[in-house]
Amino acid sequence: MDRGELYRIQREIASRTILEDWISLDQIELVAGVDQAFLRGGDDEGEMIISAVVVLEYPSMKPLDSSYAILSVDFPYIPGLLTFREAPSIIKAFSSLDRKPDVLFVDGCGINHPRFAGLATHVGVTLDIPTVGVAKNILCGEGDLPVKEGDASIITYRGREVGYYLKSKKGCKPIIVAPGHKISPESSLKLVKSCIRGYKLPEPTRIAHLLANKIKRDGGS
DNA sequence: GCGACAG
DNA sequence: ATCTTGTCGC
Repeated sequence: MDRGELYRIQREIASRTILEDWISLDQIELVAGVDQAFLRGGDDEGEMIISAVVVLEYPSMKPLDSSYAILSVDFPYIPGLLTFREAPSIIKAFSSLDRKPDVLFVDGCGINHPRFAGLATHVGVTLDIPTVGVAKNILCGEGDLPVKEGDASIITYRGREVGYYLKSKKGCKPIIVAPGHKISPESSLKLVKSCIRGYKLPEPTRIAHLLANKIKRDGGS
């Protein structure tokens, strides 16, 4: 598959994206987060990708379930094409969950993407579930940087409002929040803000990150 | 052409 | 993302 074919797939995903709330915030009971870690490949084996998913009770943020998947990496990291590298393991890990969440937080872009189809959007459309993208760095788009903790500012790209910068914690660089699928930009921001518990990253993402690294330390298993 | 560039 | 100890700042 050449670059053009992959772009075509992303535009197809973007055309199927729904930016409306599939569930009102006050009806949410379970939220989940997924994050990746990598295992260095041996001399003859390629690297492996670990996707760890954690389901939390909302809004208590109490962990209720988790799962993970490990696959061999078959695609390089290319800005804008991250989905072809990480989506497979995320989908596999999510599918093996016992309890399905109302919304899934994915590390990376949502519609704040060159072709409006970041990892969170791609995963959301593929699994047909609400997703939110939470990134630590911006890929594209522009917006003012919020200065006060709790403040957020809109990020625009090609004339469209694609997400927000959120000053989630004082002393920390703002994180980027964007809708992935089946959720509005406003609700994405409100939901992420309501999942912050004293750290830079919202609990679903933070806990998933910890789990992914734990699995990695234990050599994957 | 040059620089930027999720994880 | 990953390789890595100490260290500066709130």
